Amino acid sequence: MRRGEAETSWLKRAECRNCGIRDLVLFADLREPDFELIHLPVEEQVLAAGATLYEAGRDGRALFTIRGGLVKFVRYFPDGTQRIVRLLRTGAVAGMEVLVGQPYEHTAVALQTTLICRIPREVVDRLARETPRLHRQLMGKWHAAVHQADEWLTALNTGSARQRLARLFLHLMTEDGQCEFLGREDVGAILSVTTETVCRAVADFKRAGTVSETGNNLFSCDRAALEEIADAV
Amino acid sequence: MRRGEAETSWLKRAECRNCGIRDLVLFADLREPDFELIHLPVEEQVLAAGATLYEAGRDGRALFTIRGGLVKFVRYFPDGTQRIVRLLRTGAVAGMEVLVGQPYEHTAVALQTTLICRIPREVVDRLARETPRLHRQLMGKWHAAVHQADEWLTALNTGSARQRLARLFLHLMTEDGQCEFLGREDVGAILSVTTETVCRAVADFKRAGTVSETGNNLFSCDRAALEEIADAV
DNA sequence: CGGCTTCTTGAAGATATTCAAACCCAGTGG
DNA sequence: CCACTGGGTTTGAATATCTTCAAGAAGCCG
Repeated sequence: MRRGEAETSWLKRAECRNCGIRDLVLFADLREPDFELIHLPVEEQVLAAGATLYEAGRDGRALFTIRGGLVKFVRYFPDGTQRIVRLLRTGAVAGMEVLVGQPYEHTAVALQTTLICRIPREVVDRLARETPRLHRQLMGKWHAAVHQADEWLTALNTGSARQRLARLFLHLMTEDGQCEFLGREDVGAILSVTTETVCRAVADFKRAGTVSETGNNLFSCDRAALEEIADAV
Repeated sequence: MRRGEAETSWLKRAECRNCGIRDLVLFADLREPDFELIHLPVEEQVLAAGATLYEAGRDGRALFTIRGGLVKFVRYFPDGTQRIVRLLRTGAVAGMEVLVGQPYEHTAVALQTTLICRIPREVVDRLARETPRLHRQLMGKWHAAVHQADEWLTALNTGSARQRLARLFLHLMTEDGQCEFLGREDVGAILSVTTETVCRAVADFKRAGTVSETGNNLFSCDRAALEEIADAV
């Protein structure tokens, strides 16, 4: 089921200077001369839903900026079950551990069609060494990772299954209450409950009108009701 | 019960050059000229068990290196319950979020008598700007924080209460199987279970001989037995 | 249309929580 | 010196919650 990088399609050498989401990415603060230091190609890549970006344990030569879509960080246990440790969205960076010489610590899998930029480790190393402007950004990304890990623990792994599920809906929801939801097994691996429990809880929410399914695993959510559940004592 | 910094005693200006655990700390890679850049005092401080190092939300002007002892990062919920998000031991750094201009994100409380060094934010900022040698270390510390958060989630918040407790014992154990354990409420806040459940599980372990209490909350642990429990399917 | 996976629901059992009460121990003050 | 007190700990019994196992429904792909 899981596959390597074979299926990924390298699109083109990215034009970082003119990046559409530059204010979100690692290179946000770079100035014109800094770009001269990028001596290896940064490449754009499209991942289909289900495609594996990289696998845990592999020696990484690159990090990745998520330009769109959704990626999960997974840890597999000896018995085959999985635990999802984080979700990455637009602007997040995957594989930062390569900057400290570590192999990838998770398996990174796209949950939706996902667009990424592949940045060779040497490029970041060199920029970090030669321009202080990358630091701020690097620190910011590290901090974001730690912060998200803490949020993950307190929001999605605390309280009853209902509460956790409500918080996950709130987490995935857009401004207008739309939510492209995940497979039940993934949700279970996020909330640390069984898929059956997820099913039942989702069904409850649907019955209560807290969420309603408008399409294939597409939900329209009642934020107030979800917050009510999430914050219940 | 929780108190401010009043009870902390500032000992002396630290001599970073001759730090006894320099290979563990942020300044590990600094060379002689780098120390000239430290223009504000780095101070040593002793925290009594139960003392608060800083509180969540406060605007931080310093980060802290743990030189010995044990510190918890805790988040309090509106209803007064707490969740422990991380434990810091010798070599770890607390309060790194101040480097990205954020207020402290947790309340940091000493669980044992703890020795720390207080490093003003400006010192780290300046060193980071002017010497690349601090970078490696900073990145290393950030990485350690992310890594520990992931471990925390997968080891201490996955599986049954027995398994989590076994893993916590393994986590706190020294080489020779000794373990200075924590209050039941803290353990509950770490494992995300009630104090009663912790009590029962500890009592089980004692009855089974998996651990035995050799003093006031001091345990001697059977590593093999604990691993057995931790790894059970 | 099969054949597959994923989702859903049910019923029984295991596990953890809740509420309550007893216990232990260290520190206090008579 | 000892009774008293207050905090954390321990135990029990009833209940709520989640898991497990099993089977049926729904969706998707060749």
